[in-house]
Amino acid sequence: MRFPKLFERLATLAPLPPEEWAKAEAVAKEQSLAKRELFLRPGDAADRFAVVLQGVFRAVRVSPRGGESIKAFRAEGELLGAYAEMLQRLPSMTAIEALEPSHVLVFQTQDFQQLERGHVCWERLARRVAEQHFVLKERREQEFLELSAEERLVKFWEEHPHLKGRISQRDVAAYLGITEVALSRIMSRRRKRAE
Amino acid sequence: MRFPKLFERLATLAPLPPEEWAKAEAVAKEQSLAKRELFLRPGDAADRFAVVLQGVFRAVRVSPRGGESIKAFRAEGELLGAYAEMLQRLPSMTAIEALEPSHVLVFQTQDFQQLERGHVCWERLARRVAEQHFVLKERREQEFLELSAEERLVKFWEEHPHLKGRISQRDVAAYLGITEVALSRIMSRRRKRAE
DNA sequence: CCTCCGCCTTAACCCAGGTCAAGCCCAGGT
DNA sequence: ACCTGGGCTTGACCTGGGTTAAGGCGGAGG
Repeated sequence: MRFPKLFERLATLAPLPPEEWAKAEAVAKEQSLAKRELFLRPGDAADRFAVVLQGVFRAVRVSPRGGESIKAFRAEGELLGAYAEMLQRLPSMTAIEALEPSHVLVFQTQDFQQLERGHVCWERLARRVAEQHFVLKERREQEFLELSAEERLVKFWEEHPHLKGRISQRDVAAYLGITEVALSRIMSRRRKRAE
Repeated sequence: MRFPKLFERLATLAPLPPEEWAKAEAVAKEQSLAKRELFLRPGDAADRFAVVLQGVFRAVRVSPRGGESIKAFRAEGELLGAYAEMLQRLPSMTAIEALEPSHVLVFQTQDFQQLERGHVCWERLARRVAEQHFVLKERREQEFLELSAEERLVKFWEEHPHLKGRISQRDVAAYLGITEVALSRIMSRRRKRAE
């Protein structure tokens, strides 16, 4: 077994027989990415996903009007991919970019579907993953509905302390739905308030 | 079969043997709700969900600070329940309220889990449901990140024309994340612009 | 060593939306 | 016919965040 830690993490989501995991490892390919390199670019078919072994990524949505907003950051142990587009069989509208030299474990969705046909555990795992992603998005929805930019900032760092120092202010702002300038102002306001 | 239309809708999501559906119908209970009556109140255990047969509901989250925001409206054929809380086994933080005299088909999650043990089709269906809910929430996230309140309003009516006349302005505003007052202003601005 | 560039901050100005408060319209109840 | 209350609008005023533009600073390449 090449990735025992990953196996353990997945096994906590749904019962996963080691021999099924072995099959998964057999079809997965490792890939290294340089800083700024894209794992997925907008327009690509959303036919693969990955687990981050090392590094940090940002999922950027480039809107028709040219604005960039950030859907998520992904670090070690997390899933990488244009999930929504995959589910809808649409080309990716998301760019997924390494913010550091990174290392990932790539799966073709096709291969994964093959695994699903072989054992129910994969179906169950996919369900858990979908459910967890849903819970996260709903939490984010709440934050937009109820919180100011400043409150969202505080929550962001509470929930993602491991990203400290690894992502730019500009990107944090794009994640919160505000501009770099506004974020800077908010931070200086807080600094002053704390004397 | 008491609800052939519902069966057909579900069968489009995942293959669903009629005999399995029959079992589901057997454990489901119909419930009628008056206008303003709650299907679920905050603090309740999130141990049941329902399909709307007739009527419209709103899922309201009452924030600690007393503000009300609306997570979703649900009309005929849609699912009703504190989904995120159910998945996390938390008490409901959501009130689900009938906006009209309504009629729903209620399932206990416990009964549903029993069905899951009996046949894989339910697992697959649950996965599809989770995935669809995810896609919807992600769409909403995009809207908060990229669109102004006015643009969100336009999209809202494009996507939910069947709610026209059935929900109050105040509720639309609470769904968009703005106040009743701001919504009214936006509408009068648009009226003028259209001369 | 200097320059350039990317990243962050600051300032000036503007506008969308929040807040508070008054007022309107209409449906229901007496 | 009268009140009452809920839902919607409007106005005055305030504030958070957008926009633009001007630096500051630190690291990479000449």
